[in-house]
Amino acid sequence: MRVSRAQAEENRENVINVASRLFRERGFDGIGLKDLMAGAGLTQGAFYKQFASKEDLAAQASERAFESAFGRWSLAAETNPEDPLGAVVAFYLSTDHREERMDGCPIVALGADASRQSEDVKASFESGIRTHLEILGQMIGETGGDEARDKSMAVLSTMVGAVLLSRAVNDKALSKQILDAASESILPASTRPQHQ
Amino acid sequence: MRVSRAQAEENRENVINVASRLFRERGFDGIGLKDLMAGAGLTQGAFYKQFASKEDLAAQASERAFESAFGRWSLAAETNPEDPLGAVVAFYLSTDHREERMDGCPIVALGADASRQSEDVKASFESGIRTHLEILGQMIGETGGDEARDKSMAVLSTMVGAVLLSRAVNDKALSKQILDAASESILPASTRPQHQ
DNA sequence: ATTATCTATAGATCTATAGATAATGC
DNA sequence: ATTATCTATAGATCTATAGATAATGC
Repeated sequence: MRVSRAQAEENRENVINVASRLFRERGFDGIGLKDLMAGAGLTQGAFYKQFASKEDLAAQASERAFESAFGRWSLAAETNPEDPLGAVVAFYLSTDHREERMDGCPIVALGADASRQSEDVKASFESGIRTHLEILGQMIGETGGDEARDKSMAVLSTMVGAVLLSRAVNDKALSKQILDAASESILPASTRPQHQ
Repeated sequence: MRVSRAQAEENRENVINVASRLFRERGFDGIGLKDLMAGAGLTQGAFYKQFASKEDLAAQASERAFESAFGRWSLAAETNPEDPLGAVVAFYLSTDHREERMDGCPIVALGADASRQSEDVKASFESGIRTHLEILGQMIGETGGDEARDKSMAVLSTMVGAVLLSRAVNDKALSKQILDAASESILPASTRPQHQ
């Protein structure tokens, strides 16, 4: 039954990866330890050798979700090196991103849940949000000072809010209008190719 | 044990009011029927004479939460009839609103939860969001056409996202910066008295 | 000898239902 | 007679722990 130390570490990483996806899909309270462990091919009994509590996993899975999000932002930015901000915003405010809750932005999926969790979980979110703001700040450039930082905060707020709203309505047309209106407000159409 | 029809209706309304607050505070999955009914001074057994399921209550409680939110927007708008948008945004992006999850905006508190619930719950959210957009559209005015609607969507996105972000971090200074940056982006300082 | 994972279980909680009770409404 | 609420309970699930097992690592 026992596995090698390397295998155990791999299992642990796998649990965190699975949890980062399933938590986003169902919420922290929407999935139990049994199903989380099963998702990694293990049983519930193995959980507490690897994590102190469900909250502990929630904090680590949140961190992992942010790492995954940064990777996707980088990929999106690379698709248009001349306008990385435009590329990231176009990806983030797409219907594709709206649909893929499991691999989508952790702030939208779990931000409200995180605000109800321990300081540890919020620390993961704070760190992830700060990094988001830094990445946006670099893309926005401008004077590079407080102004760029303020603008990053406003842009991230608009992005997160738009996807949250777009997921909370049944009407797909309304949902898309919200995404497009947010996109338009961040990147006025004159500066980039018209889509839709 | 039986109460009058009028009393039963009052009890029912009370359960919806309590649920609209407790769901916002703890999330749809964060509180059980026993505690919800206890909050209204009843026992769990009375629940299913009044509601078809927990989801049914979630849909009705969401509707009620939106009604309450509109009332607060009206109150805020009345504090400054010359600049109702400014008054509503100042209230919405205040640290007071950030702290009062239980009576705060249902989109921030439950939007992500709603996206995982039944069509009924999302219908409540869609209706509430549409009304929010109409109220904002009237305050923004402008041409009154598509432009005002697009702007309303962008403004609501920014408001919702900023409060969500402000609640997900531990650092109060960062939290306030986000609220202020969003406020600044919606209402450039030149047009209204400087706060802070 | 140590330990990662397993099965099993404790004890609490969850949603939903059943049947009893007591007051209303006809 | 009807019915709003109560107590009680079914059956499932939740987090967390205990002890067994079997393979690793010394």
